[in-house]
Amino acid sequence: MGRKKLEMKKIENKSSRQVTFSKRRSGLMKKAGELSVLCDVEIAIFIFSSRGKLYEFGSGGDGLAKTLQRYQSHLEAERKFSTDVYEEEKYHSKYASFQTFAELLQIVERDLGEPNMEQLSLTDLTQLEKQLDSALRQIRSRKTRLMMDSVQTLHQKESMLIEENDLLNEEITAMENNRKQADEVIVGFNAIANNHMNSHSRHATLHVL
Amino acid sequence: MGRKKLEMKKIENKSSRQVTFSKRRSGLMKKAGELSVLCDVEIAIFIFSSRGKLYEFGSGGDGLAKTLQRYQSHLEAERKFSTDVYEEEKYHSKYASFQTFAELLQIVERDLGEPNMEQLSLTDLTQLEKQLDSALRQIRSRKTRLMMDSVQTLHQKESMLIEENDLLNEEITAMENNRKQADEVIVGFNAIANNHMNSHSRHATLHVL
DNA sequence: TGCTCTATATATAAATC
DNA sequence: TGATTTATATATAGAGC
Repeated sequence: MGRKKLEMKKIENKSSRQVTFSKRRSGLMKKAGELSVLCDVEIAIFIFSSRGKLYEFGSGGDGLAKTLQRYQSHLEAERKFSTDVYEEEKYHSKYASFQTFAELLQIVERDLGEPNMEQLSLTDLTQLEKQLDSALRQIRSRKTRLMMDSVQTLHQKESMLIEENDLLNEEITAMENNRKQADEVIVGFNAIANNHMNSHSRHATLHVL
Repeated sequence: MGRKKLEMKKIENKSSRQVTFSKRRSGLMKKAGELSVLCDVEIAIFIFSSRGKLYEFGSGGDGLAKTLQRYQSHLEAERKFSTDVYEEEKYHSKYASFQTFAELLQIVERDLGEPNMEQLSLTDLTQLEKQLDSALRQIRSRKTRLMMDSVQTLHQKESMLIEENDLLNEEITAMENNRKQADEVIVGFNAIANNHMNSHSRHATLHVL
């Protein structure tokens, strides 16, 4: 959908392939977001570029965000979580905001695209390295928390379902008991009735049982 | 894009939400397929419906397929205790290969604690860097896989519970219907019996109802 | 990359079967 | 659910900055 109809094969021109990747990737994410909102479903998307870079998308709505907060407050108390998660949490507060990270990605991608990294000084590179590391920590931390959160949400769902299930089972048991009592009453009733009815109505009784 | 512009919020009408889900889901998958072909990237999509059903999409080389296979065999082999992340973490630490990593951490911590890193040669440092990077990759990969496993397992559980729930509900409905029929029969029976019984047995009948 | 613009190609909402 | 149809809404290719 554009000026020209594209053949469904790898775009050879590196530049326009990159442009298309960028456009369509965001388009796909947008679509995913819409689908998750409109239909109330959870969606996860992982895109690995040929260079191995990972782009991901995750949804769950603000339900996840709220659960995330609850989870975070519990996190302190429940330190039984794996060490690396805990470690990542410590780093999380230390490092810069995501704006910095966005800028970093921009810079790095441009620099990696054109091999002019030689122009950077050792100090520049060290700085870049630190920033990248920080960015990675942030991403990992956020990803981990999102996934942990998803797990937590699912556990809660599970609990609720099991509870509901138990209630239903109890209800059934209760109904069965009632039914038994009713049946017994009917049997008893029938016995009494048999003693007092003529053959005509006994015929109806047999039909009932 | 359609006869009407949709508001970006959950579609309330269950039926049309389902239709939209179906259409947009396939649309999303198609887009993903196109993106993966045009730009030569690997894409994985997981969609969890509110009822817990999983729709997935995978593309690209056999990278994802392999990951999935690994996941499958992993599930088969370790179904026993792979119920959730926390328990799997225990298992996690049992892996012998991570001892290397533990040692590495120790070394690094010691070296970072006391700034005597100068004593290490550039070659040493490069080697150390490589090992750390490799260890990190292993951990991250395994962690991600474990969490994905956990999520998947939980979603499966959820599906099963919902199914069971539905069955129980049906059962209850059926029992209620039976009960109604039985009551009707009793009422009818009572009417008949009333016409043929003496006052003594009618007393018993009233007790029943 | 990131935007903008414009012409077109696609996706899809609603209705119907 | 799935297929079709039709009217519209969106996405995006290509070009330029």
